[in-house]
Amino acid sequence: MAESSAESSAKSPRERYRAQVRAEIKGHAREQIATAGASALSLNAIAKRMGLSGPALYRYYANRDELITELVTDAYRSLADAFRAVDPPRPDLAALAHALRDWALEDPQRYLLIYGTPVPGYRAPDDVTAVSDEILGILLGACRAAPADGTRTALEARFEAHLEEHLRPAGDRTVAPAALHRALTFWTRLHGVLSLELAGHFSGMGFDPALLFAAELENLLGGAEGTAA
Amino acid sequence: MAESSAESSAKSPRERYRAQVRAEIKGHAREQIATAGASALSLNAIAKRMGLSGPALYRYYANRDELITELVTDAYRSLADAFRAVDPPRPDLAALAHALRDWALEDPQRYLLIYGTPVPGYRAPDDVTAVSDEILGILLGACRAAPADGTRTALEARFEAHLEEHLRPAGDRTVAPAALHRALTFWTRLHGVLSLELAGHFSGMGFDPALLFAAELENLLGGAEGTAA
DNA sequence: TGTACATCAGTGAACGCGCGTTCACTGATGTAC
DNA sequence: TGTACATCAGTGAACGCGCGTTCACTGATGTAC
Repeated sequence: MAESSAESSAKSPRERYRAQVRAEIKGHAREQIATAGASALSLNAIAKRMGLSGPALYRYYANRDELITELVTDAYRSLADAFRAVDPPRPDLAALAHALRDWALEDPQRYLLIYGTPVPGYRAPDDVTAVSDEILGILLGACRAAPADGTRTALEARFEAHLEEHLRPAGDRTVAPAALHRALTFWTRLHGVLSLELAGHFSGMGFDPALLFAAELENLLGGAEGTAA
Repeated sequence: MAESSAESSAKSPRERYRAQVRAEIKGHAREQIATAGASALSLNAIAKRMGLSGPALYRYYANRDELITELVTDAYRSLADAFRAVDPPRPDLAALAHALRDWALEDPQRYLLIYGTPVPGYRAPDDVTAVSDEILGILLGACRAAPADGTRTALEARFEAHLEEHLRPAGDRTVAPAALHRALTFWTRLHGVLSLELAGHFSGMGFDPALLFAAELENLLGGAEGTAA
């Protein structure tokens, strides 16, 4: 068949060019998503903006879904990078929370692409689970030293018992149910504020969402650290 | 011009029929939204399913946006009804929370239509603010007797001070900042769990979202009622 | 350094599709005398 | 009760549009001898 020069790690000029154009396509795709949402992503529209013909993009992406997939995995990777850049090597939850908020506000549609309403007709590939596991891992790392036993309600304790029973066996390391519970709470509470803010549900109410976010964060931290121990 | 027989409150057979068909259209629209999301709503597809030609629907809805608008306001009204049906005349937050969850799970896309990522290219009309204000009103009613002063963190107190300053002047009644804060927290925390659950972000993690929801709810209630007073 | 060949980016035409929406028209239903 | 007329639901054809995607082709770029 063809000669196997593709496995070389050095980039030929053509490979360099390909990567460049792929990046440019993604850039326009991000721009388009930021304007009209993910479901409005159109290969033809991107091509037109780049001064190319529609079919030209098929040199770089097999189809629309492959482009969206790359945007999704890029978004996950970008959030993982943002988390990894926090306060190494020992991030605390507050720093992660602000990194999350900054990252979300930097490009709301990118946040919604991952955590918002699923794009109709699109199914995320398995690649993302690795990156999303890494994000959860960083979060769990920051939840290590957080027992918070004193103020736990009955149902919270019950949920942690439930977690202990039903922990997915796929995880390499063992996860303390209390830590996972804390990570989940961190996630759901901050997402609650962020997603409603990004969707514009607070506009017209006249308050600053940043303050609500900060208050929720402090409650989250204080509720587990400040009371007991 | 035309004779003004339209202002009569009694329904003629034709008016009855019109209302019936409009309802049927909405029914198919809901079905379609439940399957493929709001951005996939198509008048032609609805007409086809009803055994009608595409243009026939224009007898009942001026255009696509008017249909979506009615679905949105219907959804708000439906949630308001669900809230109003709770434990009259004195609902508590726990009952409202479970009503919210039941209502959301009954038709996830209806929930996401209101509280999810905004439909691209669609702007909600002003009609909804009245209903959404009513929902907030019921919530505030259940937050009346909830000072929760003992466990308030510094930033939470600061946020309530901020609320006091920036309360929108549109409200008829005066709202206690602590109550509004509590209503907002109720909203964001439960939405955080619900929206991630509905988007499928918990699937594969192996736990039961209902238990996380219940735990969050109890924490929310216990944090304000159980400690002080 | 120069020629022969392979690779590959990009084009233009074309496919079938479904969309929202308009328009002139038919035929049934209701209303007025 | 019967006839004349107005109302209005629904049709079929047509509009222009943009979409994803395929295909055969051109022309430039890189590679091998």
